[in-house]
Amino acid sequence: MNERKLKIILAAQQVFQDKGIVATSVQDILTAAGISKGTFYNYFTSKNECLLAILEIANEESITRRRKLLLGQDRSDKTIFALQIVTRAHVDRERNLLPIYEAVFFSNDDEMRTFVRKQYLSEISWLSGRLLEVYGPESEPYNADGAVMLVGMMQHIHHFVKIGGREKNSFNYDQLVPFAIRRLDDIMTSMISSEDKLLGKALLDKLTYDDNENTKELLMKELRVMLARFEKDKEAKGVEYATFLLEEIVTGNSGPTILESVTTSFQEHYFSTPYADEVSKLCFQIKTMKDLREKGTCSTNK
Amino acid sequence: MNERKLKIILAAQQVFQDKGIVATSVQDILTAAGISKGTFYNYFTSKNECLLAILEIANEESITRRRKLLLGQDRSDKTIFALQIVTRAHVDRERNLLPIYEAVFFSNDDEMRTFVRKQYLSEISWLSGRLLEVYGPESEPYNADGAVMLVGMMQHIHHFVKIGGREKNSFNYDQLVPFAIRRLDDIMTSMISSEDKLLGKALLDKLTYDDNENTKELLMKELRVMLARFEKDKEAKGVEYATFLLEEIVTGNSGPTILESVTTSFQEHYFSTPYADEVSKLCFQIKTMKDLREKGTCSTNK
DNA sequence: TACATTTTATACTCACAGTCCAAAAAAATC
DNA sequence: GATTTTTTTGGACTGTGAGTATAAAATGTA
Repeated sequence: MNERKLKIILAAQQVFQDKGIVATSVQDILTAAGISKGTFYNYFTSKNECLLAILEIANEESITRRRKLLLGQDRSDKTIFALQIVTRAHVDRERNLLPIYEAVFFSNDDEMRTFVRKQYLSEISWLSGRLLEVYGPESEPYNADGAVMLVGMMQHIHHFVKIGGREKNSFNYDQLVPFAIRRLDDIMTSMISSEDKLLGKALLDKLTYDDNENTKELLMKELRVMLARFEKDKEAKGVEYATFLLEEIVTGNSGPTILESVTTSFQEHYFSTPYADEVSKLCFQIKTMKDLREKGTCSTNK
Repeated sequence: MNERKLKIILAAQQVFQDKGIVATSVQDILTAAGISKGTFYNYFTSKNECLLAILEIANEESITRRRKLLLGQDRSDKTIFALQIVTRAHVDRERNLLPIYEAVFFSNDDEMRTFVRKQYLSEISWLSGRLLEVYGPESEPYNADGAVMLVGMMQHIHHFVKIGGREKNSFNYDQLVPFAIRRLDDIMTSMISSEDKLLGKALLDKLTYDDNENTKELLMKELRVMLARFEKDKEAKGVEYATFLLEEIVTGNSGPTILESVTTSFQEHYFSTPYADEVSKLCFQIKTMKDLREKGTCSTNK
């Protein structure tokens, strides 16, 4: 990430936190970051895009943290599941993301709304996949319902407490999340035993499938652009990495371990070069996609 | 309600539905309503106030419908409870209120946010009171949790389906609500039997108490103003009604049946007079407050 | 040093909320 | 039906903030 861009983002984050999203004008950001208007519009095409950048960074952060939590652990362990959820909550809290999500969601800009919609979907999709691992295969038809309701319960408890407005900054996710998961437990067992579902599996599957195909295409396009650039710049290693990953996306041959190691060294090799930004973004996307595919295999294996 | 004002509100509602809240300029409303800027700002001090008016009307509507559903019925009947919830959903749907709530909630205006906050609170409070009636006294410590989670589950299922975006207008609350209530069942029984609560009773009680005291004061102030006006205009009946109601609010002597009958005939007597608007608004507020007090007595009786 | 890129500062356009006001229209009053 | 009062009209005007345009200055690069 470009140093200056990061500086702007950080400053913006701060001002948003202090003044609220809507009340913050671009001018405020400029002043806070100590830059001029021209520079700002050099990096972002609009105020909204700046918001988006904040969300994107944070999203990568929490997904990465979550992934790490699971490395080498029992995937059906409920404690870890809880931890993973708390993780996102913590990132959101640290960076005060909720208002930003809201602002973006209710902005009138299509691109922005699509972005949030996508993130929501991928969150539900991820949760649903994890529920399958935690509650086992017989939970499959009820996972979408469970995931959506879990998010709903947590969000509204949070909202209610926020409205109540005591202890401004000290609300405790470490209590909220386990409580919500115990409620999820109640719900899941009941749904499974009474075979009572509302959303079922179909809608979520369709949505994630569509979304996945979509991002896959985009990703391949970006990879090819990157590859061309490496070739032009005579970056032999870069060419090698990019070709391998491109191939890998199409065929899906190698396992997650290989992919993990390749992407990691790819990122390391280009760390703090002009390529670093794009490389790490690409690697992140590839890993995320892989996560989803893993979930896919898991669900069809059983 | 003033005819012209109503015309504006209706037109605004239509335009908001067509273009979205944020994208709608005051000019659009003017054009749609066929009025001039001056007139608009004669009735509303801002665009937001116009939004507020829409919400207020709809809120009265759904609360009134709900109240009617319960008249002479068994208050512990879950089917009626479900119907009451569906009712609000239907009103929201008919008038496309969700985006309006959102817009108001995320507007940067304090008055607006307070309004939505109040409505949210009163919804939770009402739900919580009803849960007490439906699940009996031993559910009391868990009702706030239950109410909040119920709203959360419903809202997010709805949101998810909307995002999925199939069958644009035909999503079925008559299925969603019972499903959510069955989940609530799972949660409530589990919380009660394992004595597992998060929010407990205290926070909600405090909030509603504060809110109630607040509205009570306001209400009495308004009633006194009304009384003065009746006296000035030599409206003997009006004076009588207002005095009685004022007295009633302070002492709380008479039961709900008396109050119901008095308010009803008060409203009827002043129907389609210049007083109609204010009278019906006052009566509505009094009834709503009474509802809450009923809940209070019920909970302390046991 | 010479050239390219980035940054700055400032002025400008545009859209929209909200104000103001004098003239016209409508309603109420006598 | 004439007069007064209230409401409505329409347009001009203010203010704010997003985003554009650009020439000059700063910074980097070879």
